[in-house]
Amino acid sequence: MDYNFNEIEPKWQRFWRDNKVYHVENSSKKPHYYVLDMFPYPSGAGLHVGHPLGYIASDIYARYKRLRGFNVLHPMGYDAYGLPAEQYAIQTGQHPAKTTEANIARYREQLDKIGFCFDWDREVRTCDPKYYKWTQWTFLQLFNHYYDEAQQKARPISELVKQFEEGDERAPEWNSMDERQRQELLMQYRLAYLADIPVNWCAELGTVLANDEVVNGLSVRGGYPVERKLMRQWSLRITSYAQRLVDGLEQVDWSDSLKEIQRNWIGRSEGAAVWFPLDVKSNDNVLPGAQAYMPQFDPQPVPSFEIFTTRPDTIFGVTFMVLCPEHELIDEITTPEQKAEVEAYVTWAKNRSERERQAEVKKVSGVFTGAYAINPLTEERIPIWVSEYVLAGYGTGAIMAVPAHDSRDFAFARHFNLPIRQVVSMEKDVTSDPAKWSESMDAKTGWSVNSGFVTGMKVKDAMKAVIDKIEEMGIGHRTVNYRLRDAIFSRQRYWGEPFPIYYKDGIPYPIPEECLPLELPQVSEYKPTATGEPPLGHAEMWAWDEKKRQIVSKSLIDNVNVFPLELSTMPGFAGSSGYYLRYMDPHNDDAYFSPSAVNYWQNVDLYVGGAEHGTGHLIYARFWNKFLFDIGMSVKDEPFQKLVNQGMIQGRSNFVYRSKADNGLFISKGLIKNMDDVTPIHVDINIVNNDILDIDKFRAWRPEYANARFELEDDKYICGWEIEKMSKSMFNVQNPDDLVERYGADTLRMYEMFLGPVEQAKPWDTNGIEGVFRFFKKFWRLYHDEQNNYAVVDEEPTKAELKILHQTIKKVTDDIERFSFNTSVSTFMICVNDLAQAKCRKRAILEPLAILVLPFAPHIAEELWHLMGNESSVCDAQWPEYDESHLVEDSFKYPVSFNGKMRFTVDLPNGCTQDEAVKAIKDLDEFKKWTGGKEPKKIIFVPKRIINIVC
RNA sequence: GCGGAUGUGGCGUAAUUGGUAGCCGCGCUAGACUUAGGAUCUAGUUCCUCACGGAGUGGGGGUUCGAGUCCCCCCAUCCGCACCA
Repeated sequence: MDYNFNEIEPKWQRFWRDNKVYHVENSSKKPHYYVLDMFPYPSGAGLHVGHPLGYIASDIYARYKRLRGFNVLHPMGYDAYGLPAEQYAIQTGQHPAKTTEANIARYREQLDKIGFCFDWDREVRTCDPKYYKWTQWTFLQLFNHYYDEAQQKARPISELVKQFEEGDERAPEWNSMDERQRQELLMQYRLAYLADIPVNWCAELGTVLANDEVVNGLSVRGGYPVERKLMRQWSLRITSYAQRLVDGLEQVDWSDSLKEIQRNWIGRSEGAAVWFPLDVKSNDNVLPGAQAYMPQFDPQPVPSFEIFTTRPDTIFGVTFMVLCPEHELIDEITTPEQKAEVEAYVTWAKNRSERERQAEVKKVSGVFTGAYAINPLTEERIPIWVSEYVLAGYGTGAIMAVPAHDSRDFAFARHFNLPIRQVVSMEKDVTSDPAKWSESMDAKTGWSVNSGFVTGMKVKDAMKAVIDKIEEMGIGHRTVNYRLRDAIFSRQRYWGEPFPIYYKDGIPYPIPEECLPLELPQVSEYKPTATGEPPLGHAEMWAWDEKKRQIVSKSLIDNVNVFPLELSTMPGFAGSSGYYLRYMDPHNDDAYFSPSAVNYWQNVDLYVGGAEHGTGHLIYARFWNKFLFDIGMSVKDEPFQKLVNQGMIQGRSNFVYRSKADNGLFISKGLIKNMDDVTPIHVDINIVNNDILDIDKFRAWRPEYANARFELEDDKYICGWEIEKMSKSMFNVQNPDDLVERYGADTLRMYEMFLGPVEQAKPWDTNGIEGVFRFFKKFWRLYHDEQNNYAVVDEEPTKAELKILHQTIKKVTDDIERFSFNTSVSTFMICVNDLAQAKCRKRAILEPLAILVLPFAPHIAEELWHLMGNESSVCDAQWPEYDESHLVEDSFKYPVSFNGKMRFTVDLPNGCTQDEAVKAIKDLDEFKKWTGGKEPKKIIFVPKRIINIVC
């Protein structure tokens, strides 16, 4: 073989490693550039071809930037804590650290084979105590800070304490509080805080499950019952940053769809909070002694409740109110006559799982409390209902229902025969009878009608007018609501970061910073304890000696000097939220990262990864970074300047078709008359080539197919195919190692890019890889003669050859800049085809070309670079400059179209005017043919573009 | 239901500003070289038509000298969110 990738690739991988070619310093005269891949979890299954897609794209960009003279940071590491390793530990007793170590080794081996330019000296692992020391440290900072709403930034909790001591109105009794009261109050401000949060508790598994781990009220694993239960959990007050998380999206260079996903997730909605007074007269048996409510609406003396609405302008159309089943007011206001019915409903609704409530969206349910509220603007009595369509966790858990202009209110009103009153019309002053409507009018446009002082106003103006009015009346205010929830930060798991927290009398206290890291203890079992404690409950050495400042045996707990430590661990996103900052200074034992490192690198310039992190990781990491920014650690408010989402790689499954009539017979795809006569069976894609089944391998694949018989077409068995998720069970998983072995890493890299735009989801299909491999063989032959001897010569290149080169430089440069790697691969193919045609072996052409190819195919580039006599790595070469003078032509081949349809082309000199062009083509036979000899109506001449004749 | 994205040959795709639709590759067809081909090279390959020519970028309409590209309506597929007031 002439192009011997098997020899070339390991050789240069060794060279790069031995010469530390990819080592990066934290200082340089060069401009800096930070390229980052999303943190991989090292799963036991290893890499499949979908994983490296993004790594290859970012590797190309990183190498390109380096060639353009940048000092490029391109690190890699492992998000090493996670459930699969723990699950495996529970099953086998093997320590998750061991499993993780083995998986990382396998990942590393696979990554190395593909020839990435990672600086492995900077590798981090979230499960390494030297790393998670800083995860714990950040947690303590969160614990010790609160969010100052006025300044819109985090500030030390000690400053808040000082304000309280000086008689802040938020805590007038501070100075007379005891320690417990003070800590409980502070807990309401800390950015990392403990709170009772409803979770999916599975008693059988002794653990809390995520929503997607619960189906129909049962755990996915094991099928055990799951209940909603309040549990004391650590949470991060990410909601304080909601506004900044929305605003920050304006500054970053991400796709619109990803920004939209984040905006939806944060779910900002503007509206008004309004206090509705209860009609206490009608409820005086429930609320004895209540005072008159009119005309003064001060919410304090008059019993009232708060609602949130995004449509304050429709307040004149309120015909009922709805409380969520969890609302605390229900017990107080329900009339004796309604009591039984309401209690039954509330019990029923509370016991319904999230699933059920979601599945039956269309069903309307609810119950009247018997109580009334007063519309503060119209002074009407409005019935108060309870329904599960109002959610406890959003707004205030209570709404004013405007059935004419909200589809859910509308459905509810129709179901319970409640009045519907139109207060907005599409056309000014044109109303219709809502009784005849089939649906509500939800649009936020139009004019207010039947609405007192706002009648005749546009919706937008009416909103403002109503809010102004209620503010003036002192019964409400303009406000903003977010869908975003605080992030639950406790996990009842073993394989995660321990919290540096111990408990004195049930009050959490931080371990001193100097004592970090608090290392994960050994446990006898990875399961929860018999009493339902998290796995750390099994740890013997798991108590804190406050005096000695060290971990001691649990048996020494006396709650005087020795206290119990927190038993939960942190979730996966703890370690992966700030890892990009740690890469800047990964071995620093005195700080998360040094100011000089972060001042040099600033933030990530390019972040590449899957869109599946759109709501999880990317929100948490932005929050984490903003907090670190507030406390003066990170220097940019946003962590990831530009972000490219790689598309998912789907699997392409192959099928054989077994006859239903004859169990041993397999019918080739094209011969099947009726699909009902056959059973499609997944077949391993590794024994199929271009959809043709390797019959011998198929017989050997499974014992039951040893004697399989086939109905062939053209002596071949043609398989069917389908695009599905890449998964083991569908036998469509493509492992990069197999391809590297067969075609080499350069071909794999180039082929993954050739598949299509990086951002687009696409099926994996090896049918085209041969073409890319052929390209490399052709490319190799440019530098070698027929006997495979190096044959580059030092002759002057021709004009034509220079044109080919500079066209390629221009196109490839542009393509890389806009992440259009698939088109650069085509460009290389065209270039090599053209140069082969021209039999060009000239150094002046081939040397720059090797540099151009380097980002895509580093091994062959390095080999050719050295063959051409260079000593240092091609990675340190300079990107060729595009020279336009080589592309200038004397003439342009004009397409000539008639009525927009292209008919022929004509070569005209540069600078040709319309008159000259017309003169030149008028006498051509082709011209006469298409005009039919008649005078054209109009001629459009666009220089260097087109000539269009209208006739 | 709401939001986002995508629809181009048998397949993956290209066409960067409204200006020659189908580049490049796979596959396929024919040929050359060869003991052989899963090697290499040459030619062809959107569809209909012997051809002249016609049609053609999910469908329908529009703007324009000219539309894959811009505007309106519809359809399909994928992704995200979803009783969010």
